[in-house]
Amino acid sequence: MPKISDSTIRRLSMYYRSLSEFETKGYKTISSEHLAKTEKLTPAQVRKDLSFFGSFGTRGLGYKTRELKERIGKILGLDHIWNVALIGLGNVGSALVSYKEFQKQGFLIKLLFDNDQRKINKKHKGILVSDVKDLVEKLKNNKIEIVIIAVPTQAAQEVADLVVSAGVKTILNFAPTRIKVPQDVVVRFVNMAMELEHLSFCLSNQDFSVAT
Amino acid sequence: MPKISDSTIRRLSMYYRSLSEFETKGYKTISSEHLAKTEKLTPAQVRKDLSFFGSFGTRGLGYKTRELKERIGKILGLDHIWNVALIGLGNVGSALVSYKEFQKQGFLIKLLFDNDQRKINKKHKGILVSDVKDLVEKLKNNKIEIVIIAVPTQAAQEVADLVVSAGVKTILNFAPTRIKVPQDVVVRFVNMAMELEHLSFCLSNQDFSVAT
DNA sequence: GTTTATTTGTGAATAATTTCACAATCAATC
DNA sequence: GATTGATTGTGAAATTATTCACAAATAAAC
Repeated sequence: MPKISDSTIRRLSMYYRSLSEFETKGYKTISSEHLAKTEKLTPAQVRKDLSFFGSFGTRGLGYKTRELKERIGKILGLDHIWNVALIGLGNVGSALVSYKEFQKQGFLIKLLFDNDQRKINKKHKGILVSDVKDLVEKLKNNKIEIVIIAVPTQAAQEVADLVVSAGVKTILNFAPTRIKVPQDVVVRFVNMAMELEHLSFCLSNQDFSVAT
Repeated sequence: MPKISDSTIRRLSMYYRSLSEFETKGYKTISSEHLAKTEKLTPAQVRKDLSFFGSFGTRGLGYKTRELKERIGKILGLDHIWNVALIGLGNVGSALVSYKEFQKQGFLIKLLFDNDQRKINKKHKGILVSDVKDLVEKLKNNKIEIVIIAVPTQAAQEVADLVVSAGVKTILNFAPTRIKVPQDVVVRFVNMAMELEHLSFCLSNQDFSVAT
């Protein structure tokens, strides 16, 4: 059981996306070189990433597009539906509810939570909004596996504690602050300002050659 | 002129955020150890990251919170206003317009573009929406330095080409596809589905010990 | 002002990741 | 069915990133 790095997982997602494209374009097979080129990687990188999980290719031929896509899909857990809850219906939260890519990949937003009485008990894009007071109970009852936190900074830790106490093991955090969770809970942190800061760094430091 | 890695730039953003918090909490000075702990890093990592840009600390004491924050702010280019344009007023685009963190860090969204006649020439959160037909001209006239692309997949490359032709060197891409740009243009790619895929990978592969 | 406590800054050591290079294997051709 | 050409899978090598460890420097205590 080797350690799989974040970078490898990220690249698997990219391969999955590329393979979907190649599939719709009608490519029956694909080589590591071709796959690498579309993602600006080396063929060796592609093969090494895949090698952690098995050997899926045919020497002399490459990979069967459809098969590899499905294998990677399975590795990423995209072969079934995940029950997702979203907390916080501000700008970001609202956008995420209708984010097409989520549904497409099997992430089903089943529950919405907010603490604003004007939003509670009304439907938002077809989903009833619950009071964050009932969070723990409803997360448990609905067998929620992934929670998206999109609340303001000050509320983030409090909400995270509740989510953890409901037994949820994976959190996607959009609040611009680091949340503390037990060892066995995985948190992914998305901060869009950070991405802009990266760009402004590049604009401000063109004397440094930024590694890409 | 060393190469600064993506990870280092990302961590600088995190330090900046932590330092802002420490400043409001009234901490006058801060040690690399303290800073490291809040970000789950090692003190050596913090010091090494900073060392690429100079030596900002005082031995025996640590760093002056306010000063270090400002130094990192300067490194990240947060010491002045950046002119930003946003293309695509769908779910994601709309959310980004009102994303508080952007304004806070000095990213000023000056122009909005869409190709939907119902949105064009109307105001959206106080900003007039322009036709994407006038993109190149307006990007140039308004000295736009950073462009956020939040259009559907199919339109992304076309829009990116226009942005590049207007001389813009940095792009934040929310379209779930890789866009091709010349060597001297920096693109950051944000894909929220990818983050969920990371989580579903973790849920599906608990036998692999995922590196964190 | 001397001593003691800390904490930085950094070269060296270690660990992790990526790339290389090539034997092994298979498809396609003749 | 042998030969050729292509491409995988993978140890070894190279590169990159992180951590260690300690001298140098400073603040604080006495």
